[in-house]
Amino acid sequence: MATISDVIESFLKELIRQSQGQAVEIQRNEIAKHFDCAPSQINYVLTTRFSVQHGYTIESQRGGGGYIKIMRLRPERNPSVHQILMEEIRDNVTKTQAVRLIRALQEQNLINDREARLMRAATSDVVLASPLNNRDYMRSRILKAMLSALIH
Amino acid sequence: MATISDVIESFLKELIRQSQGQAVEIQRNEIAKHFDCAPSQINYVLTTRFSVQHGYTIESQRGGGGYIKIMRLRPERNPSVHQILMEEIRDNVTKTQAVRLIRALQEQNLINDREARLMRAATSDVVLASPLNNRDYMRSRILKAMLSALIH
DNA sequence: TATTATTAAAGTCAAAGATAGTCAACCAAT
DNA sequence: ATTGGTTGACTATCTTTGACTTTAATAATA
Repeated sequence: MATISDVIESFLKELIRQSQGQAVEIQRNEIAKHFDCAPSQINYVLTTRFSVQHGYTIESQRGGGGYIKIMRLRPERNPSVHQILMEEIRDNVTKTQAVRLIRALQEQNLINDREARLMRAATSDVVLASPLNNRDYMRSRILKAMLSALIH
Repeated sequence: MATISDVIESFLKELIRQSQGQAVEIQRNEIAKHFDCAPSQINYVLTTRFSVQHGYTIESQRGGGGYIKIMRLRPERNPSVHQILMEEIRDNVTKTQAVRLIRALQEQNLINDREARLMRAATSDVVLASPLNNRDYMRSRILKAMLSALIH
């Protein structure tokens, strides 16, 4: 039996298909109203059926003019990167593993030097060793680290 | 979803572009009337989208004959913009602020499209909203996000 | 002329409005 | 008993509005 989540999933995929494929932007409350369900149900559908593992990424914004944008990954844009993304990166990657992976990406010419710097910066221990669990604080440190990487 | 603030932002940027580039002078009340919004809305747009870290400076005068002058900074003539950017990034940067900053960097040709994607990915809410305070876990999510950014 | 009042701007800040996110409790079907 | 789905209370974030303040130019007055 199709649950409401299944129905919403199909609906969203149909939307993406109709929009020639790669992305669609929705209002969470509208969709929820349309299917007469709780708004948070949309989040459930997104996390269980539109994750990176499923081949999608999500982008959203709160507040007035808020939205949720669902984008399909395009493996054909870079099959090697896609394969690495899907098969090689587990849920726990140590700093050493990250450094090796980034170097490998570079050696296969999948990323250039600047991009490698950005990645090392964003995943460095310095950045991630946060005493507070504060998103904005971490984000600013990540941004600073990435800009530093491009300047020095 | 384009908010009225977004529309005003585009309008002002278009004005600057048309004026061959570097500066434009407006009347706050006129713009507000034109877009049928509160005058203070203009200030909101200016502070959220035309600050120094976005590559602009503002100059204004109150009273009779008052005005607001928006000037574009020129990074190529002023290398210390890098310095300004580093100093302007506070310890708390929201996602929206990060997105706008990254776009400004791009508009000033300090980073290219791929680099902007990497930065947005590494600083996205999805990545940083970690319930666990686990470095390796976060790092893998950041890496995945960055790779996704290169293929979507 | 010097001073004061009036008018015409722009600035500030906090409250209200509009979205989306999180999380834990509850429910249903294996 | 476990897994997956549903709901709603609470939270976070961004935008819009308006009352009040500040400043500058001009007009009126001493």
